[in-house]
Amino acid sequence: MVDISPFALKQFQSARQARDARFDGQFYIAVKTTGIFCRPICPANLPKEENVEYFVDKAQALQAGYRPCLRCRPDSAPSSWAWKGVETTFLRALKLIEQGELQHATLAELAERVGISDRYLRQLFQHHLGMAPKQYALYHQLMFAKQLLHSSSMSITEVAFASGFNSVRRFNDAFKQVLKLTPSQVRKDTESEHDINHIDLAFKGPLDWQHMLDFYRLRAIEGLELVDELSYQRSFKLGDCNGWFKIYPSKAGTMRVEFKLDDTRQLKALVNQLRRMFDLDADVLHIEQQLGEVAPDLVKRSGIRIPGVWSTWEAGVRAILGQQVSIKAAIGQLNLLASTLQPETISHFPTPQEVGQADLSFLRMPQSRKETLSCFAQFMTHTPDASPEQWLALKGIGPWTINYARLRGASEPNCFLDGDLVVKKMLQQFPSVNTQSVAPWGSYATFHCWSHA
DNA sequence: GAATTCCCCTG
DNA sequence: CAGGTGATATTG
Repeated sequence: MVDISPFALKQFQSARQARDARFDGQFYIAVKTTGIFCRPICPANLPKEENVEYFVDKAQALQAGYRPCLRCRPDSAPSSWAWKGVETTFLRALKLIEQGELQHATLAELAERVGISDRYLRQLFQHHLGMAPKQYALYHQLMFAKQLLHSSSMSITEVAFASGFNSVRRFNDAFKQVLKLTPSQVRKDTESEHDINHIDLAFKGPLDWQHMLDFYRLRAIEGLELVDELSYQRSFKLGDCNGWFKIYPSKAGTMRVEFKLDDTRQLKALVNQLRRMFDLDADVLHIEQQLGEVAPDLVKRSGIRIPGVWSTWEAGVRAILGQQVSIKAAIGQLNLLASTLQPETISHFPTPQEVGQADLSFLRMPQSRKETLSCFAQFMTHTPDASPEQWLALKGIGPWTINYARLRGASEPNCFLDGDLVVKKMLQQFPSVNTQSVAPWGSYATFHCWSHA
C-alpha cells in the first residue's frame, strides 16, 4: 500500500460508501478478494472495508497486480466517452440530434454511432426527457423553422426545407400541431421584411470576441475574409453550395449571423459549422476553472475560445504555408494562392482539386514545401475525410502541422501545442502546466499561453 | 419483463 | 477456485 494520509483515507472511505462522483478520478478502490480495482462511482456491490485497498493512481493498482473493472472502466482515460459513461452517451446523442442528424440518418444509425442499441437509446430518452428521440428532433426542427420565419426572407417552402423537412405538407401539419399556428400566421406577425437573412446563435458563458477577431484579422485572406471592428465575414463553399456569412454579437449571449446560401437546405450544416468554428458550445467557465486549478495566473483574460478554421483542409494548408515563417509571410502566400487560383473574385478557399491541379510555381517558398502542398492536395482530393493523424504519412507533414490542424481545423479541445515556441516560453513561467495537467483542455491552455505573449 | 453480464463473498 | 448472491446496465 502506498502511503495515504489518515485524513485522505477517511475521505476516500466515505466517498466510496457514497459513490461520490466528485472523487471520481482522484483515487481507485482495489478489492483484495477479487483482484479487481474500480472507480469510486462503480455501480457494483460495495466491498467490505477490510477487503479494500486504496490507490491514488491507476498505475499503482495495476502494479499491485489488480485488473481494471469491466463496468466502471478505471483503465480508460478520464474524459474519454467510456469514462464518462451513459450520461454522456445520451448527451452526445442529444447534441447530434440538435445538429440535425435524424434528418438524414435513422435512429438505428444514430445509436450505432454513439455505441448503443436503438432500443436502449429510446429508453435513455424516455428516462431523461420523457419523449422519444424522433419527437425531440421534430421539436428542434420546428423551433429552428420558427426562428427562420421571423428572421429571414425565405419563402415558407424554403423554410421547410431549410429546417429539415422533405415536404411542405408535412411541415405545415407538424407546425400547426405543435405551435397551434400555421407558418404563414407566424410570418405575418413579424413586423418588417428583412432584405438579408439572419439567424441568431445562442451560447453560454463569456466570449472574448475581440480576442477572436484579433486572431482572425491577423490571418485574414484578402477578398475572402473581412474582419472589421465588430464582425467577421467570409465567402465559402459548403459541398456544392456557395455562400457567404457575417457574424457579430447582438444581444448578450447571442451571435447574429447574416447569410446567403445558394441551397437553403444547407442552412443547418452552416449553423453546425459556425458553432464549431466560433466554439459556441464550449463550457468556458468550467474550462477556465479547471485551468485555474492547474495554474492560477494562466487564465489572464476570460472568454477565450478556439478560433476555428473553416475546414481541416484549409487548416492544413495554412499550417503547411506557415511552417517556419512568420504569420505575415504565410498570409502573403495564402493571398497569392487564393488570388491566383480565382483571379476575378474569390468566392471560396481553393479546394483540394483546384490546388492539386494548379501549377504552384508562382508561390514564393521552398520547392519542397510546394511539393508538400501539392501532395497534400492530391491526398485530400481522394480522401477528404481522412483524420489529420493520417496526414503524417505525407512527406513534409509533421506533428506540428497536424496538431495545428487538429486544433483549428477540427477544433479538438485537447491539443496542447507544447512544441510551439511561445508556449514553450510560457511553460517556464508556469511550471505546473504540461500536456497531462491541462488535459482535457489542452487547446484552451494553448490559447491562454498565446494570449500572454 | 426475462436473460445476460459482472462483481463480491464465502467455504 | 467454485459456487452462490445481489445489483446494474443493456439487449432482444
